[in-house]
Amino acid sequence: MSIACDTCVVRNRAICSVLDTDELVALNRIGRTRTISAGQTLMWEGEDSALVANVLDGVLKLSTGTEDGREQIVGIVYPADFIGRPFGARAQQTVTALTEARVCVFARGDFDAFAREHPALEHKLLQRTLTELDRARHWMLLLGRKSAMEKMASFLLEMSERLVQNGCTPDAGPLDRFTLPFGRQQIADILGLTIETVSRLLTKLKNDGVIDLPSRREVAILQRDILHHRAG
Amino acid sequence: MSIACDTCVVRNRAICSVLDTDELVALNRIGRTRTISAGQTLMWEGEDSALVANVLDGVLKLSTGTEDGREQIVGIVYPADFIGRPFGARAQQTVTALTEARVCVFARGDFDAFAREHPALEHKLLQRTLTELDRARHWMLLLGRKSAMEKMASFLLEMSERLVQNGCTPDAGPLDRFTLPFGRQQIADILGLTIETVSRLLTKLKNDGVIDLPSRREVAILQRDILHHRAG
DNA sequence: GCACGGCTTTGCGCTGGATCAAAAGTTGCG
DNA sequence: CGCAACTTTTGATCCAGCGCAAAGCCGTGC
Repeated sequence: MSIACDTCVVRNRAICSVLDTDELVALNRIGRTRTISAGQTLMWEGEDSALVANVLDGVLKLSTGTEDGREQIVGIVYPADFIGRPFGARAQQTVTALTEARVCVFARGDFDAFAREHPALEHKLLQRTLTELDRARHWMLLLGRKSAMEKMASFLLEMSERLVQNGCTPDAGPLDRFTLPFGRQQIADILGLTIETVSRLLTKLKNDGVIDLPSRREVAILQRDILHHRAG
Repeated sequence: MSIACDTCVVRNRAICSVLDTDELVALNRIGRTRTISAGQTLMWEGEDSALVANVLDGVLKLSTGTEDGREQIVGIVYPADFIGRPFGARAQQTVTALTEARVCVFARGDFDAFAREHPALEHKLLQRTLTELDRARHWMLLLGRKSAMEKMASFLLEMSERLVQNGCTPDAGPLDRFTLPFGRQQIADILGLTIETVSRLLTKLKNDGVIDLPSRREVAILQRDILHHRAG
């Protein structure tokens, strides 16, 4: 039998990797792929959580905000990552595509039921969630205790590690040159800074010869050791 | 058969609640209870994660820090909560008792093996972890985007909701008077502020008649609506 | 090519919270 | 009780990062 998952680019990295062919057929029956254009929102904070999804391609952000419009980005979602809140009625974050993205979506109820019958899937999801929790808590240190320059340096280093090609290049090290899927305002919303401060920090790093900025969204790390040092 | 769990105060709220008597007997065999005095550390950030535990009684903090000694508290752990990083080699946070505490500890390997054979337990753990992740991400908004006063007001409101009696009082509302398990420095480490700022904010709220401070660690909320308003 | 709209950078003054310093409470203990 | 150690409060000053405003840069469409 031939199903969409056979050719799925994240087949071996997404949570589906623990399922055998029969199970995959069953899961495939309740999901469908969907394309989201850059800037489009997949689910809203506070809305009831109707969907969960696997990311096939593209980058998305998870964000929360205050009444008066301040925003904080609380997570970045890459291919093979899982989106949404299974077993819970309410989405706690807004999910928005930063680039054009393809996702494999499921009605939450359907997914919940499927997961409960497949402990291996829940186990994989548990592992991922535990890792995400560690990552979120680590980011809290940055938000609460680091200076603006430390935040920026930490951010650039993290990006150079996480933007590595789709896992095709087998464990390639951190990139020395990459394209950010963010504008300046979004970097500010990740780091808890203002857009002006972000801009000033980047030009400072560039003037100091630590990085280069070939274009608006490209970054080249010239002196990784110094960047590391500035990350505190 | 009589086992320790029969009289466990968190029997119906901890992750163990999904286990039947036989399973509980088995789990009980691999765990033991341990008392931790206030200030003592149960596990260290970066150390390999040898233990996991359920909290029976007391309050503990999860924290991370920078090289140069700055600290950020990234989680507060109450009775019935789960501690530690199953299925992972490394503890990412330091766990320290804030009050005298009793925990039910397991060697991580033993617990991992037990959990893998009991999907219902993993399911419960998954639910808890998802909730903790939402909570952590919500806290990131506070750390990254709120002013000092908004942080303090949000903190007091959250405490009044989470310090409710051990679940014995059936869904009692938020408390209007409670004792914090923290000193001023710890409040600062939770909110990403300095101890001086924390002190000044509390005296301001007191002078404004929004709260009262009967003693060092006690807080009474006098005007919840105004406090809410100041939380932004 | 050039005009328009949306980002990004730069300059400048201001301020919220940090930092430094010292006084005032609290707690514990001989 | 009275002394020592610690925690909290208060005061005074400073500065990192914010907010506002203007100028510069790019991409896009005509």
